[in-house]
Amino acid sequence: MKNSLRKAKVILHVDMNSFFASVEQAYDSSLKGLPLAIAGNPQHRRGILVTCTYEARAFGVYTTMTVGEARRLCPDLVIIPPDFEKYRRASSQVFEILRSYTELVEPVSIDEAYMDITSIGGLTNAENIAKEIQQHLLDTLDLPCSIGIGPNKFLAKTASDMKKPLGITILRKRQMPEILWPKPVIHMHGVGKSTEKKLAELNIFTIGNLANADEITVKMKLGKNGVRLKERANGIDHREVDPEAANERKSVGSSTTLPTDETDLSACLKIFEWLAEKVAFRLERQKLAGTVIMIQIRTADWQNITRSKTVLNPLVKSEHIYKEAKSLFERHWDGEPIRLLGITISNVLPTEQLFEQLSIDNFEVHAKDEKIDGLISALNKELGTDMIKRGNQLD
DNA sequence: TCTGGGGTCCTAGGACCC
DNA sequence: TCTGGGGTCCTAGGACCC
Repeated sequence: MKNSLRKAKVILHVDMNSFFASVEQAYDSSLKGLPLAIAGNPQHRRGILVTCTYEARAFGVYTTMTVGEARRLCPDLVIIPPDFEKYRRASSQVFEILRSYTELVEPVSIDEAYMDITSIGGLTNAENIAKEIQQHLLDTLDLPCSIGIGPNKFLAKTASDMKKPLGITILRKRQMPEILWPKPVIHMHGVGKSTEKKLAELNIFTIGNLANADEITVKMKLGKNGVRLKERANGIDHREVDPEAANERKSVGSSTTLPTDETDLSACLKIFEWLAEKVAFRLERQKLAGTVIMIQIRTADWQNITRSKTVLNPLVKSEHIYKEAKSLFERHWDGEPIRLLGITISNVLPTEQLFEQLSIDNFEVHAKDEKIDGLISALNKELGTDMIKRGNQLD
């Protein structure tokens, strides 16, 4: 009852087409029309394609394919290493244009955003607005996108996937049975290989099967995710477009696949030193600090092991991050050959906010580590006060 | 097809407190 | 000595997405 009273929303999902490759083509028009792929470390034996143009896809090339395989299928494939700085700049220009239509823009990734345009016009007018946005991005940034239109995020997102590149698609709730229900359940966003398998055990193979499945059964098999997926299959999705969502970053991490599988401790520690610097650099740039450190070890046989620790004082500096990573690694590595190493800092907060909390609480820092003294004086300097002092050693 | 690197959210058990 | 229930935090792992 409440739902039928609620005014129908109009949500857009804007999805940039092969974004990284398109940005490169916008910068260098000689790349236009070519089979082009972006691949990290093309010389690296373990390189994969991050994205590729539709010209490349015509050869059977696709994203996540190895560089070697792609070259075999398409000998003329042009491969460029990624330039994330460039893509981030292009991305903020895209979002800026989207925000010129409404403040209700929620970036979901570097090349995707939801927009709530309910206040600008109804579902029929939405198509014109979408066309205008698409043309605007093409004219000013030379970047193509597909736009999905629907009464909620799920339908808008599903719609934007239906026509690429440069598509505009409306998906109404009442079209679910006809358009989505016949499709295999793996086509749904939120359903991967593992969920597909579990659903198959319940004799659920199509989105329609899921939409009409018994809720209790699905919940027992998949938990609340199952309930949510069933709702989505029925075209129900109450998530709001939240412009702030992207500002609330939860973690910052860095990982790397090693050129060859590694069994040497000091070589691994060198990698951790480098990762710690990378993470510290990015934390600093984003003015964040966090109290949970996690290391990831991927063994040669593709086993993923994570070990984490919660620390008292928020981590920002590379020496501190390295020290914690090192001790976690030394404590937990059993000598298995290693394929990948990573460090992630989570539970992060803006450093500004940390200072506020500290000054409000007249905070006493409890610590056993002498290095903390330096951090404390740095904080006091920042605050221009003497408020933060060392507490007693763990009372 | 031998598989990158950046994330988010969820689950589940154990510790600890009331 | 055995009996509870609820809440929160920590840790590890899994699934999924771009």
